[in-house]
Amino acid sequence: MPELPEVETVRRGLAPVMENATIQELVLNRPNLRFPFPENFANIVQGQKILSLGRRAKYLLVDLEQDHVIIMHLGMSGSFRTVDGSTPGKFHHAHTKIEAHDHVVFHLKLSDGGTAQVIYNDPRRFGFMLMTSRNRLDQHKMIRDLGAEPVGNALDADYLAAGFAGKNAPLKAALLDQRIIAGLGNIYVCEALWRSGLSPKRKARTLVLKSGQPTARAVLLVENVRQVIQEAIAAGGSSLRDHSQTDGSLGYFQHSFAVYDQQGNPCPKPHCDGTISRIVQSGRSTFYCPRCQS
DNA sequence: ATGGTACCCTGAGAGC
DNA sequence: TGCTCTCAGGGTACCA
Repeated sequence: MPELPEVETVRRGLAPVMENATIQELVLNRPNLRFPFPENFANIVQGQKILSLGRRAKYLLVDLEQDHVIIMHLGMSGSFRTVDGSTPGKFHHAHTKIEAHDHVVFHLKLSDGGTAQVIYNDPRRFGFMLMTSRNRLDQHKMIRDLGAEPVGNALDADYLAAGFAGKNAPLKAALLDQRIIAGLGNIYVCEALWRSGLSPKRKARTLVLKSGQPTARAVLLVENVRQVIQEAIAAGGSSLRDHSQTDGSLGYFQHSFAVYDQQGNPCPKPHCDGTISRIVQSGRSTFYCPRCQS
């Protein structure tokens, strides 16, 4: 389900359950997702306390007390749900109902004495779980090349100009490149470009002056990337195809889509009489208004 | 190095 | 009903 706002929403849903809980048992219902699970995965994490649940780009980071970090990615169809176990003082046997594509179950002992299960479900299995040590996290293959967080101090127009300089790739592809800005995906790239009035087909280098300075368009694009991500996080992300958050509730940013999945609809920009169209770039759908995006 | 394509996998929905 | 086709919020391997 996940671009950055959806992953951040998952993190916020899971954190109150997972943080300070102890992993009593880790159940793996198959040997791999996209990649094989780490060697001795269950043995290593069982008995460890979770210090915090973090996020970098679209990755969830489970910080364990013995310096291990579990690196989790949801791919296209990964989701988590939590199931309450016994509450303190009660002897209630939690009957966890395992459903199709439930690949990983964290059995947790909570800080308040209760129990809970956190279940990872992923029909397409493009997601993965890897592990490293805390002091090597920044050097990890999946983390080391990630660019700036869209909502963070490192991202500004100068940074974007440096990343886009000389790039012949279209803006759509450049914004999806996780080495420049990390965490954007197909939805929010389309939305940010529409908000900026920029064509997804425009070459990335056209937002950079010969001097290397950002153009006014670059300044605008950075601002819109920041805003659309902030708004989406505030809305609890986008819920497509009935995907729900960890507590079963739905994010609602999908109701704010101006262009994503809106082909054939009128452009919502005031005084624009264009029609949203769908094209394919890098093998993926791009939605934009050919009238007001150039 | 850079940019484009094929591919990993399952399920939902459209059209016949 | 059931078949076939396309498409899906991601990233990587491989090609020119």
